[in-house]
Amino acid sequence: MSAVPDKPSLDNIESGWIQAWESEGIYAFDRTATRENVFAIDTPPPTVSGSLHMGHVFSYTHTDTVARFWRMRGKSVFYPMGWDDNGLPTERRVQNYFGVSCDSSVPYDPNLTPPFRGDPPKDHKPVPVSRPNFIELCEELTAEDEKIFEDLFRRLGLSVDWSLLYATIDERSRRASQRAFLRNLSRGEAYTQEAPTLWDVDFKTAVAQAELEDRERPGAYHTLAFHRSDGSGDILIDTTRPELLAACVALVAHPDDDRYKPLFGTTVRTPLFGVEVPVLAHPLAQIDKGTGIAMCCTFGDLTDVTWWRELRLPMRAIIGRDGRIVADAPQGLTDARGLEHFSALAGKSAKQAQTAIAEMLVASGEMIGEPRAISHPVKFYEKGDRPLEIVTSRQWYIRNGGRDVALRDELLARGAGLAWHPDHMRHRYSNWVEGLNGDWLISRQRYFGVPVPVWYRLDEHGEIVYDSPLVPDESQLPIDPSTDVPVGYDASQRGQAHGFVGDPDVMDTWATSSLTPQIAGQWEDNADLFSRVFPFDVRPQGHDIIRTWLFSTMVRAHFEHDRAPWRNAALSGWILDPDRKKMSKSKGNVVTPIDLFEKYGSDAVRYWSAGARPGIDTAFSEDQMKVGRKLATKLLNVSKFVLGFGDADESLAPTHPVDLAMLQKLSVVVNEATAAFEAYDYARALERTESFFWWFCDDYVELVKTRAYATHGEEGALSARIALRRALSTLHRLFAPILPFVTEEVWRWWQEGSVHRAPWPVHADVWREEGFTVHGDSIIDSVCHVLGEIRRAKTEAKVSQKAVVESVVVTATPSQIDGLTSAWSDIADAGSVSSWSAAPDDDATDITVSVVLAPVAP
RNA sequence: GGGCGUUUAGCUCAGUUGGCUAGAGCAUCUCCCUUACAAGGAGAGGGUCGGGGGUUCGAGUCCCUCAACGCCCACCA
Repeated sequence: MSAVPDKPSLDNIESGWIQAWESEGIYAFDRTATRENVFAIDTPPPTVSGSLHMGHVFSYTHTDTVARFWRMRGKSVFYPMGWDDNGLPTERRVQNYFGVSCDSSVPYDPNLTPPFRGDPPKDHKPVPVSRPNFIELCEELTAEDEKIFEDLFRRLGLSVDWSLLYATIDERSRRASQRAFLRNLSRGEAYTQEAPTLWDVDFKTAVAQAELEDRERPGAYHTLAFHRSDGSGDILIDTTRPELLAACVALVAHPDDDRYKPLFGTTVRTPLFGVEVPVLAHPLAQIDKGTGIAMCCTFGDLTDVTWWRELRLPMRAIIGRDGRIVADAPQGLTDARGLEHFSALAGKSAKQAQTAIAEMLVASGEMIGEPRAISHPVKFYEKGDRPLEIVTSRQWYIRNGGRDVALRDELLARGAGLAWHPDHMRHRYSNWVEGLNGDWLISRQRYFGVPVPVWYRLDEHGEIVYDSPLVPDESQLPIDPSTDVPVGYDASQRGQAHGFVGDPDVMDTWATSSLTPQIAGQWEDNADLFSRVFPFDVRPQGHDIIRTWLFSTMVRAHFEHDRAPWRNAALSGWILDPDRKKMSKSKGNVVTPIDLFEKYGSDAVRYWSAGARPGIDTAFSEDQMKVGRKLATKLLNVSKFVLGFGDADESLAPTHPVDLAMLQKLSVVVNEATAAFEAYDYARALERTESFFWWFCDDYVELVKTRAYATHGEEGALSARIALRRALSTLHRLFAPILPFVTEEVWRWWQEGSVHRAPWPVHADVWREEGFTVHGDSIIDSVCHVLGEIRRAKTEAKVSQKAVVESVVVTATPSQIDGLTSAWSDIADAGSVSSWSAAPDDDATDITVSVVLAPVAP
């Protein structure tokens, strides 16, 4: 406890309290707490490969307010932090930061010095480094980034228990990730399969359905002439991807399309290449699209994959994993002229090949008319820059209901059983699950990730035997199959006939982050801890990753624990650009969180965040931060003022009706704020509290301050002081989850310990039914109404509020008059009123006030 | 094409089982240096609650319908 300062200030109050909270262990999780006394949060691990932006500040504040509420309610709050440093974003950042690229063929250099540390020149060509060197650089850079994130989160005032920190690439995460995978494998929930897969040609990795996005791109319809094998003429098809012509394996039309019915079962020859392909029927073909008959290639899009599979077509892949036309002509292409055409395309990118083949088609007369420009949606990897191709590769999958109705229904039921905040977000989940069209592809052909923990036997020819992978024992985890050796083999057998080889892939970042409850709760590593936190109370996250993070976490917990991993899902909205309508002002000035913390204080930034209702997108607003700053300042000043009246025992009963009425009003606010927080509606809790607070400062304090100075005797003064201090204590605690710094500052002026460990206020402590009958619940409203009329009279007369009022006449019902009489002394003090009279009127509907101002001295 | 959300003052938004004359903050305007706070205080103006229809004694609130905007998903020859 410290004294009330003469000049309270918000300047730089953060650092002192950050240190005090750490040294006092205010936010430490109590590991002895039983599950029912724990509030466990499955914190989103931010990707640390970028900068911390206002979106982080916004959503993490929301969670923090709820965490603080439950802590004050007496729960042991399990509030961990994690860093999502695993995966592609980190790789990309390391490449750009150090000016290197990963090349598995380069030997490890223990003394490697990267060519740059930050901002290599644009024309710099990346220097190839070994995979171990690359991973070291990833670890080095993420460690730096994580320090910055931690400092910012502390500055924001997150009540995280930093001893619970994890990173998605650390040993604990790798162990959990591999353990969960191996259990999925042993139960048949994970499997490997060679199949056509969406492929990013720049990152050279497979991507999953959940990581796709459509982008509108210009394209062009090319009309090509296919030649009927019986020589009876041509069939015209429209395609946006003529460069795939050599990969054509069939023409497909709708079975009911009368135009093409006679052709089903016949064959045609492709333009330029002269390959004979069948004309087939399939319901996915759209009669009204293009010419109604499509060229099916291996593979132009996912419809091609369906046709290829269901119509049992041959494979004629021509796009390589680098996105270029392969060197060798596909099977079936034997025509000499066709081979010539093909070799002219080999090695070109898809885009280059399109230009080249269009010229060839024009030259051969097999393109009808000019290409017609269109704009159409094209599938991209969400982090990628070029359209996805489809290539055939061997990948690992985890079942997710995309190919299994029973499992899908189970997962839908899991989602339906969650409490969603806001509730309508549940539709995003069910919408996604119902629309799944395949299992979850988890393997990635990358470097900085958790390795797929299996090896494969090699047969007598040194060929990989995929159907019975060699797996490690769980006690060995985590492993790296590229350096570790399976039981029963020695290192010399790696890559040898009858030996083994490690799976070269890593798992998708979601395959690890889908296990954040298990990682943070330390699952098999610390079963006691896990039993105290799992299933978690809440998963806070953005609504944009319901289909990825939320759903995948549900899948893993469903398989592993046969239950949902949490009870609640709290979805936060997005920050919108405030200038999105004013383009001219949006240039320059990128606002960073740290600047705002310094300009307005952390509490003010939190105030802006907490003003947004759960799940609602919100415009960035410095104006709101100014309001938050004002609120914090007011809290300092009013606290100083109230405490300046001197001590009073808050457990005593106030006696004055105005004081009792105020406390009764506050007790309602306590109930409302409590209910709001219980429903994850921090914004409503803040709004109720704030609204009361300003009324408390502007009206109640003004009414009673003269009396509190003991100008009318000790009894009235004592009642006011008790009420003021009881209200102040309550307000400090109601604001504590939203404004942790200023409330701690003022709390410690007069209380022991941290406000953040103080008990959350309850109705019964504020309003104790102290044996006094209030003159109806409107007494305080009547009093404020009269005070307001007096103030208005002064404003309209353009005189100071301290101007003396000669007389006031109030017309009201007798019962209202009774109430006003009991409080008149306070009104007179606050309004500088000399005398008043009452005009009782049984029929009065309103309180009318006539004010006569004292003549102003000239 | 399917799903979800939003639409209330110039701006950002409250308005929780239908109920006094629809609220707050910001912005605007007026006044006040009153000793907790001028980085403050006291007031004022400003709204056909997106349009239309319906239920009801009574609708911002419930139902139907239309529209605009936004998001998610699907389609992608």
